[in-house]
Amino acid sequence: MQDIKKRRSTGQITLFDVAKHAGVGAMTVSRALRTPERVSDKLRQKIQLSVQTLGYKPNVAASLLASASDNQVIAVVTDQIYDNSTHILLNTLQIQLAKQGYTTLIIEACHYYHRESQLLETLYNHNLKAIVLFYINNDALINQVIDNKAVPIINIGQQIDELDNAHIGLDDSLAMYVLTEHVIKKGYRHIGLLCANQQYQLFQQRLHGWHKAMLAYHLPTHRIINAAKPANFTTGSELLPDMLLNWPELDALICTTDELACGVLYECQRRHIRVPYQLAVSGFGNNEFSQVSFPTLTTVALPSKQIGQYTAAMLLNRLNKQLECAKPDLSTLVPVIQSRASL
Amino acid sequence: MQDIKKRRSTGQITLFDVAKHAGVGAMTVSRALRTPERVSDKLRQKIQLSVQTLGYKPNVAASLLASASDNQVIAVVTDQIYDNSTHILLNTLQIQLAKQGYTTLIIEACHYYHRESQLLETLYNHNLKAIVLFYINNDALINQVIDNKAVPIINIGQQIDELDNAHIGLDDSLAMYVLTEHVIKKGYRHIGLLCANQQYQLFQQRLHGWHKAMLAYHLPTHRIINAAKPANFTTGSELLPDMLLNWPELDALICTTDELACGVLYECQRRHIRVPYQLAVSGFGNNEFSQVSFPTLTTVALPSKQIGQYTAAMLLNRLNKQLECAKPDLSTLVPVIQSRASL
DNA sequence: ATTAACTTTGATAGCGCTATCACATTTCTA
DNA sequence: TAGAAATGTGATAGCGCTATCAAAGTTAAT
Repeated sequence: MQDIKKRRSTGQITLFDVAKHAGVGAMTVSRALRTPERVSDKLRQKIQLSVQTLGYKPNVAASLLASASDNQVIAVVTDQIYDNSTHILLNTLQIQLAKQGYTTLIIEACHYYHRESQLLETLYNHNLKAIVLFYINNDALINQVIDNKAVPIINIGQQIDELDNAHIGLDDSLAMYVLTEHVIKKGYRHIGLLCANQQYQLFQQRLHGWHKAMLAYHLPTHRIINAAKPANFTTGSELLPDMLLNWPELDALICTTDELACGVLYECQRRHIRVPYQLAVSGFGNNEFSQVSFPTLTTVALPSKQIGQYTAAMLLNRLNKQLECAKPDLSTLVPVIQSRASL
Repeated sequence: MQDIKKRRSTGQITLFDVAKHAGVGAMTVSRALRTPERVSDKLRQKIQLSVQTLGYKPNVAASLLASASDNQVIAVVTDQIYDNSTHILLNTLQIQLAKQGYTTLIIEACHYYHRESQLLETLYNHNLKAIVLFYINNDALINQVIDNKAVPIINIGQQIDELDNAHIGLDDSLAMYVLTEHVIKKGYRHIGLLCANQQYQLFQQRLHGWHKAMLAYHLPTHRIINAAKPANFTTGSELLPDMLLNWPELDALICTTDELACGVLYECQRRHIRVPYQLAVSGFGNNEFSQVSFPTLTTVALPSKQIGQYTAAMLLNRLNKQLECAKPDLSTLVPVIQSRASL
């Protein structure tokens, strides 16, 4: 057994302590913890017991330094967790990556006004293995990420020229187009759009989808309120009067989120507007409450789960070239309309 | 200058490379980066130039290992970022901590269903300096955090016995007691309780607060449904019929979350039950939608904004061991009832 | 000029762990 | 049965950085 040299003694319980306690070499302890199958059952059990007894906690800094191996951390940076489908997407992504041993840090950049660079610096310093940009439109942040050539990037949402080969475009525009077409085919002609959080590209896309569909069917595209307010229930309630005032002929109202739509539904009740007879309403996102609201809410959603899986596959593919990743069938990534009572 | 020994060469640009390039010792480079004031202007500038030229990035693992110093990372783990005020609150906390050189990772545990332990393991492995539990009611997660004695904890939200000395906020039981008392004083006598997610201690406490108040006023405490379902809109809608069937005399219904309560409101509309005349309803949490629902929802909430403001001070206090920190004025930390149309 | 005090710099020796290889042990092949 | 192959184990030597202290340089005071 190797001699245990004099040590600065930080008070920490080290591998050597465990090795001494178990009467084995330090290397064997290291193996017992990292690659148990390469250690005999007898020693492994003895070592496990010593680890338990001494309460040994590995020092990851030392491990990283010695093995020069990367950390198994992937960061997802997003502007904000907007809605239900986003939540599902990220959750799916996280679960898929976890299956391969990665830990995903989902970080909302909006909590870090003007400090995103510090945040990224910290993440980079911890050797994160990849970074996923999710609907990020903060140029400073994007540039910083691009400048760091060492870390693979996946960009979801808006197109960024430098990241063209690592781009996943979630077609919210298409989903909204399909929904609007659905509304039109139901016979509605005076269709308005209620959009909040207009600064976010995600919502700009939804707006654009509505616009495109209305143009395609030669319907007027001016019945639109595009507010900088948060896309929540309150805003939906607050903005409905403006819509009705400006366009009394409105027979259908499409909202860019389910929250807005449910806020509208509440306001309709207060004003004794019968939905869908006097005004049809639809949302976007298929949130949990949309199936029990009164009336229940017609909504559309992208197949977030599949997109999450697709993203995970793409990411794992880039990280681990030899790993066989089943590529999801892109043709299944189509928006799904939930047709309910409100429309 | 020391001799540069043979190195395994991981391809990384090291301090030694910078030192050689700048014609100084490695230690001087280390100082120039970590404690610039201890290096002469001339050398510091020369070193800075070399760092730029070579694109040197420090290896945090090595730094941590050598200095045995902690990382300057604080994690805030929250169940969900509910609304704008919570968002501002966390952002403020983050900025306060950043002023002291800490980087705050705000992490929503809801993205990590059943994988919170892996998440925390990763965080611990990076020697995070402290952990803030923000309205966490996941017992497994809480226990894991408590088990790790090494990392200071601040617990915001529900009372956890083991974290008594690091707790900010109020007993949810008290808030529910106050709310129930409010309902009783309004004249209601047949008051039921609707609780979901019964496995969470948070909801047990709310249930207990109702129970205590009912006993105190000599009212029957059997009108209660305590389900293991999620505390969402759908569950509220689904459970209302059971309540009405079992206790037709019910004149008020307290729900342990606003989501449940709004689900109940939806079901009342479907059944043409007039709120609050036939049945009064109240929630818990003062969620965003409660102020615009139809009817608007009476609810109770803890003063999360103040709680958040105190957190930064308390946390810095614990980390810096400065005892003269301004102690939070506990008298302001009382539950606030939002009295609205539903009751 | 000389001593004392302070400032600046660098060689050394690890921090706790793992890659590597040598050696010991067991199992398999001919 | 000898020899080859596979398996298990441990001593050594760093990973890239910083604590430490000694040495050199600088300034202040006698």
